[in-house]
Amino acid sequence: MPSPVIVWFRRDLRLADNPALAAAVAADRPIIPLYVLDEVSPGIRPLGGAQRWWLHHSLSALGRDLAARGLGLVLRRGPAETVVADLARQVGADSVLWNRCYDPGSIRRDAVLKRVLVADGRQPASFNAGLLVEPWHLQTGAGGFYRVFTPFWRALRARFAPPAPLPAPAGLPAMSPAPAGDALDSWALLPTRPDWAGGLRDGWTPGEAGARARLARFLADGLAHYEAGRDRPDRAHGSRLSPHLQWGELGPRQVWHAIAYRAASEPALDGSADSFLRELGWREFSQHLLFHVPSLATAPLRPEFDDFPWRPDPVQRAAWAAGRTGYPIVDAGMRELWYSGWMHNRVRMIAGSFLVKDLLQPWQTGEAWFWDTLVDADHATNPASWQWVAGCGADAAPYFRVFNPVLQGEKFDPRGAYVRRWLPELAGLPDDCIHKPWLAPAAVLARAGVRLDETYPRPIVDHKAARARALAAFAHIKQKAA
DNA sequence: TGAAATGTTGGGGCG
DNA sequence: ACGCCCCAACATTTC
Repeated sequence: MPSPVIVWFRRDLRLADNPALAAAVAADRPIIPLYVLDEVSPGIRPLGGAQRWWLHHSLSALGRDLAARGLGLVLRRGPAETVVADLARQVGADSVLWNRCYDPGSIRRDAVLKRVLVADGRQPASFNAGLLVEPWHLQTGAGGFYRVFTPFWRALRARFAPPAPLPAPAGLPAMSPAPAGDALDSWALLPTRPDWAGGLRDGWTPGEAGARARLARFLADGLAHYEAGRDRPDRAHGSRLSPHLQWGELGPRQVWHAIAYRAASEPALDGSADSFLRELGWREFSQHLLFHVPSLATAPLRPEFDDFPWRPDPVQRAAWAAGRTGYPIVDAGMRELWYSGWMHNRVRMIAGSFLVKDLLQPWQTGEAWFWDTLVDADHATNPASWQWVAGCGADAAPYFRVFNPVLQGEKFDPRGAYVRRWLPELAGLPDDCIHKPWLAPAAVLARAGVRLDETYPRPIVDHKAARARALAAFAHIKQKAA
């Protein structure tokens, strides 16, 4: 029997447009598909709870898709640089193929593995499945990397000719007998005692088929309203593709092509297609940023923020995380996150601004909570976005830009439909006070069955005073920088 | 991918 | 009729 090829799946859990898999098929040798649960290699960030749930179901789906083509997905656990090399020795694989990741932990580990494989006389090769353009292919005129989004996006669009996505391979040659692996259930990725995943099951279908269905639905119903409706959490015009992209159940090139193809057939969609692709661009921008700035997840990009007078307070943090701040739009978002593993993008900005500016909690605190609870938690996007909100990132919102949670609620959820959905205890309030229940007349509160401090908290900080405090804190570091 | 404070303008009420 | 003032509406600046 010819030497088999190992295809090491990581954050590319799909068969279509998967260059590593396509290269294995082209080699015309038996294929061993592998996934390694690596929680121990140095620099590898352990998965959050919501991601573990997603990973279980996505691997389960990938396993079924492979089985339908005659392949058994091999599951192993441990430090990938030894687990993969050991398997290659065990089965005598000459070639090991994977698609690249861009977080510093993966880069370091994959480089170690590559050296080990080469020393063993094997041929490792890696591919791009996860980005439109890889970081080293996009530089400024001066040879550096882009720190501002708009020129980044302009350059990418000008230079990027999207290659046509690769089709899913029809047949895959198997190795017999297949190497042994773990049972997925033995990894205990799913929550038990308590099982908090009910909302995740209601809202999501992990796996390549689920991702394609989500994309198809967005193209049919969402895209046309995207430009006008994307900032409205009370409407459902978002794509909800982020977790599928994070796990690579769908690649950005596939999304790009689908959007462009759809827009080409209907010129009225141009504006929406552009603004959606721009969001794909922010994802790309964050990935590039992480590649160039490995400390992105832990250290502020603007060094003056090292001295920012944060006021870490577990009680305030807990009130925020539980959706008990007393500001309905913030609390609705935090409850949506806890229940469904996701939050509308506009509300992420409002809730993030509130934690960082109104409560003066370090942005890393919020980043960690989102990492644990978001199904789309991403090594690059999550910290880059928190740095954006906190004002310490590249091309960030200036620190003095403080969201007013009442005005934002009234502007983007004008009828309060989003708040009522996630905060049923406020559902009886009329529209004109749904975003500021503490200002409602006693009779209105009574009629709605709201008892402040009992059924719903009063604001844990006064926004006007909190804004002034945040600006004073900012003045403190600005003085130091000067 | 803000909000609040401050400045300016013009219509209309009023003495 | 005229000028004064108030203030809403809009623009600009500042945080």
